[in-house]
Amino acid sequence: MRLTTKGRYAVTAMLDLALRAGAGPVSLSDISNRQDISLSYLEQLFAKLRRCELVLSVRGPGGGYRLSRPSQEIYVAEIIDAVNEPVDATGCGGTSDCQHGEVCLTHHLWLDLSEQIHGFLNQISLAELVQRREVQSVSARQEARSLRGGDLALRQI
Amino acid sequence: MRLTTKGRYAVTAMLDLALRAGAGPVSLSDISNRQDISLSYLEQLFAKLRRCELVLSVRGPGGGYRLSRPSQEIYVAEIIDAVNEPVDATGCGGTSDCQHGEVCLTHHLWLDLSEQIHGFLNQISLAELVQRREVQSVSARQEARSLRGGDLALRQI
DNA sequence: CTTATACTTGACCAAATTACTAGGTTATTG
DNA sequence: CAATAACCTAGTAATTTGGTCAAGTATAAG
Repeated sequence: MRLTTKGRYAVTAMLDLALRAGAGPVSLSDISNRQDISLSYLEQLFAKLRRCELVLSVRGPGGGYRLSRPSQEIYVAEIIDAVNEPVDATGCGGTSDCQHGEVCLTHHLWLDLSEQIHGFLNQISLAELVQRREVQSVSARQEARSLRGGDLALRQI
Repeated sequence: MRLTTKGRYAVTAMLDLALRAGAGPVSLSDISNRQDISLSYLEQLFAKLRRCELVLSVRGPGGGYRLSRPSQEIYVAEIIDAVNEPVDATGCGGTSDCQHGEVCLTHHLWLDLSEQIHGFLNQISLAELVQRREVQSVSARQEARSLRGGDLALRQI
């Protein structure tokens, strides 16, 4: 389990998609503009997301991408796994020989932890994230608007 | 919150330390041998761990490092934060201007998630990890030993 | 006091990864 | 057919990772 900027970009893009689910396919250039991620980088990421069947593509004008499943059924861990190639965290990947026995101990302790993180992220769906935050941001916006009104409120989202 | 090999090395080294807590300071060269991490890389990591007061150093012959606190009070998130410089995940770090309001939305959704991961890792102490896994490995070793006995059992840890 | 040990610091570097660019091809809509 | 946007393939700049080297400083054994 790795957690890098690459995964962050992927999750961010998928969240952008989830926010617009049901309103037709979303083009990568739209996501690029909204999320400040280069178009070609998005293309790379979405090639992997498509290979892992997390998104469906629609070609031609008006085309783009949409989630392959309802956002309730897409979990953060899947997205991160899709864009990051798996790493052998142990160093002695089962086959190789660890003489002392002790050599592998902390490696496996780490592996344990890694599995826990994965399990944790595998319980958080896109829908959950969007709902949780949208409620917050909307209510915050409404509150800010009621206090002073105007454009300043938008800045705080 | 980032989760890279760097953080993994740090956690692995700290676990090595936790496993030997109470038996005097542990030298970096010992950790280097056991965990297959280069000595100089460990030096870099432990410089940061010391600055964050996660470890104490003992100089001179027979010197080394020890945990600054009991392993029950050292949390995984602290270790990872210590070696990874903080990243500005938002891109528009509060001060900068995000015109549409929408630009920042998914960034903040990510930030939410990032905080959750952090909170999760901030509840797992070194002691907890060691105990949990040691119970497993010891029982596994005993079981394997009782089945066939010998060195093979060690391979499986 | 001398010396071996071990941490400290900083400069430096190779390899890997990340993020991006360029230049296409293919499918679809109008 | 023209425009659009997915799709594909290279190449490449920037950054991070993981590591080396060298010149220190502090400590403790003898």
